[in-house]
Amino acid sequence: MSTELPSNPVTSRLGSGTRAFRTVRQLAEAAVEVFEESGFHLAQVGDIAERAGVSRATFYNYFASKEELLRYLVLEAFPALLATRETTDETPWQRVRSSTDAYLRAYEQHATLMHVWSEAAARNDEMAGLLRDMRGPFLARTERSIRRLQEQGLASSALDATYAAHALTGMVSNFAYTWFVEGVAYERDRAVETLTTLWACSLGIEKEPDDLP
Amino acid sequence: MSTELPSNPVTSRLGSGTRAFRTVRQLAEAAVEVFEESGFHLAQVGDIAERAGVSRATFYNYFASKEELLRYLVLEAFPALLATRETTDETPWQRVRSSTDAYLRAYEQHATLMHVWSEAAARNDEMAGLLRDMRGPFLARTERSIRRLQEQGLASSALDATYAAHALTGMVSNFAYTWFVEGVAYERDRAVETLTTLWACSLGIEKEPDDLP
Amino acid sequence: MSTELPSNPVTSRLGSGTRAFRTVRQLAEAAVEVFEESGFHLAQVGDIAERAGVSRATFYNYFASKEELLRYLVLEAFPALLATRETTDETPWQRVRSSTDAYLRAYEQHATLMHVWSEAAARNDEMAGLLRDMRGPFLARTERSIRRLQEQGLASSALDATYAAHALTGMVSNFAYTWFVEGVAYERDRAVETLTTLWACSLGIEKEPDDLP
Amino acid sequence: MSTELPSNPVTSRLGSGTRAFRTVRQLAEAAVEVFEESGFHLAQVGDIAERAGVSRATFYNYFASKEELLRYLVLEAFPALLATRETTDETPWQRVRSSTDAYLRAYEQHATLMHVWSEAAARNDEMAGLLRDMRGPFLARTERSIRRLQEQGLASSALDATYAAHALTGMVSNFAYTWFVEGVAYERDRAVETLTTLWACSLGIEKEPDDLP
DNA sequence: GATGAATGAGATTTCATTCAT
DNA sequence: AATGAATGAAATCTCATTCAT
Repeated sequence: MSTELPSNPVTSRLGSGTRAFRTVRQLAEAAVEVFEESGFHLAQVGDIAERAGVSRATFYNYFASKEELLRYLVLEAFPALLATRETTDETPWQRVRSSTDAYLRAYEQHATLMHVWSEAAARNDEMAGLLRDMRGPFLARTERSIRRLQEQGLASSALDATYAAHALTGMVSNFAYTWFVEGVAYERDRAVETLTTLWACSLGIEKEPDDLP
Repeated sequence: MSTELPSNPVTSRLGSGTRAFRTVRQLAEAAVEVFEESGFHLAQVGDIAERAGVSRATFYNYFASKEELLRYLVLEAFPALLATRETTDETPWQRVRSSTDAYLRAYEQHATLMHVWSEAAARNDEMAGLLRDMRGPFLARTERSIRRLQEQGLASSALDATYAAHALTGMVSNFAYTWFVEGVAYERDRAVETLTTLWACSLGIEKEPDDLP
Repeated sequence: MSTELPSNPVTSRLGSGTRAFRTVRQLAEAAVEVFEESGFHLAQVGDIAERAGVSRATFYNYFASKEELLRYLVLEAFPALLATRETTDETPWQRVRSSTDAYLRAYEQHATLMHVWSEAAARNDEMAGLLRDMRGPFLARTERSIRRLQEQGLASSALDATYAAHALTGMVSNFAYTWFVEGVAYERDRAVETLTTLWACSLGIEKEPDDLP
Repeated sequence: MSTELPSNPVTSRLGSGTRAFRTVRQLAEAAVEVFEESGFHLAQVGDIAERAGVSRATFYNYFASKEELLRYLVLEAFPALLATRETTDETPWQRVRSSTDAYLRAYEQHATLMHVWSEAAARNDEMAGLLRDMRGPFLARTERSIRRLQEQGLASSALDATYAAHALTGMVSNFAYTWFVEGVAYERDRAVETLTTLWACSLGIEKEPDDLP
């Protein structure tokens, strides 16, 4: 999995006070709105440009295509999606809870983008690659964490760490999808507690007194 | 959740020996192939017709649109996807394993359709509704099963049964998606065992001697 | 102008009790209905066949095309449209009135056909020719009648008989069109009286006591 | 009858020197030619675009459909068709003659449009409405004029002014149709004199010395 | 830097017509 | 005599993209 992310092709060249910069921002924001309403394949360049208050031709001054615009949005959101604060003074249970919570919040923040991204990834190798690039660190971290727990005797050693990491991250991301994209109404606290409990118990992590609730 | 599914608009009118019936079958099979290669939005009626060995016009003799064809495929696959054999002489753990296995096999059988279906559902209310109709029984069954285990003291009563049912079915279906649609290579046995273990342990179900491996 | 009308290509070959004869009748009647609703150009062979209760393919067993069907209808109606009863014991004024009345009644009887016919004639030479063939006798008769009145000193000799015949027959047919095709509501008596008066007075025919009203 | 005509949707937005304006003009002119050759229903957008020297897509930049283009042409021609110069120092006979002449000239100028218009009106309510809107003023004016003559004792009071107005305007427009659309060859002077004489005499208007032809 | 205008290349859909049964 | 089935050949309309200003 590549850790070298291509730097953003557009904004990196642009001073933040320029007119061009503003135009790009408008297009990016318009795109998120249009993608939310129509999805990636059905979104039209014309709609995005119109919503941004510029002409279609202007769109092409900045992005070679709809795909390129999505690429821009994805690369822009990448750091925020990957960000994690590692706190060392947490119990295993707390660590599961805080990373679940962080993931759900990041997903919520970028729900539309996540949706469109996975839509595009289904038929576009580069987008699929970027998605892998993003999932990768999560999976790797989860897998490492499972192995550590197994070594410490805190998690059942019968589990295949790799498969379990895939399954559990999938559980959370799938839950986030139905919640933030499909719009099923969940309560945050209950959602976080349920996912945390399932995750932790499935690995055999025991709840300590401090973990309440 | 509705259990009355509309009967299929095409085949129900057609004797199975007629030429028309054969044409519909060819179109349906061709559609699955084309959908697999191009996805729903990018698939073209022309490609489907060509692959089926008929003219575009013939397509429209049977289906009013691409959407209608998908609807046909979905309704046709519905019974197979919903089918379950309830065996009563299983331990809880075995029951988790066999339903996981059955789900994965059904998903594999209809992987392309599941993919296209979810793609279309993202922007089509009827398809989304059908997807809910299909998920519904699974969710309800899972929820009931969790409650029963809780009542019997076999599963942790701290869990919210509804949320847990969503999370766990999502875990399995998401795993199936990456496996059969995204094409990540998993070994069947290991996948089934891992998912079963995670599911069972997360609920606090204990493995009995018979449940090996 | 040709007086030899081609004999009808279909019914002439058909015994009136046969199934084929009935099918042709159904198609002809259905066609009039469909033409009335959609006009000639927008009427579809499929609609006509469906309304007749037969398949599209059956249509082509009897008519080579939509045009041919219209030709059939026109030729069938021809005799009725041309029919006139010449009564010799009428005053000139009465003769104008009775031919006006007869024309209006014939037009009403065949309003849809007249409409479709003129629609088709605008872009089809054969139909245009048939329309001329039908108008011809009227024009000729009118022209002769004007000349006779002029010779007898009953009509102004300043008028060009040919032009006047065209104008006056056009007046009546145009009135019939707005009445029976466009659906403007007229009272029959008033319509006949007005048209008769205009026609007669324009030629200088004087009303005699018997002509009341 | 509405006198508020919707202002033209296209040209009103366009400066007369712009390229777009020129394109619209080319399309409008091409349309008249194509309509003349093929009629409205058979005319194809592709032919119009080709004749105008632009692509089909360009057509749709300006008109949403063939119907909309016709609407444009009709609204554009409206003022010219309604224009009348009222001269007060004419005898009744002269007034009939000059308005007949004016009508025929306007019809000739826009013969193709009149033809297509009536073709479309037969199956399109908006076009039919516009046609009524255009006929309305003529009919009203004619009717008023007949009543005035009746009050002055110059025209037979036995006539129904409304019916007579319909019949006489129909006579002239029908004559114009056969002349300019069907292509029957008439001499202008003789046509105008005949129509004028018929119209005037039918109402009982007497020719004065000045009226010689 | 922005955009008005134009368009190539299709996509969907329609329908008159034919063919084999 | 009738028709189920298939289709060729368009017709309409769309949209991403380019060009010239």
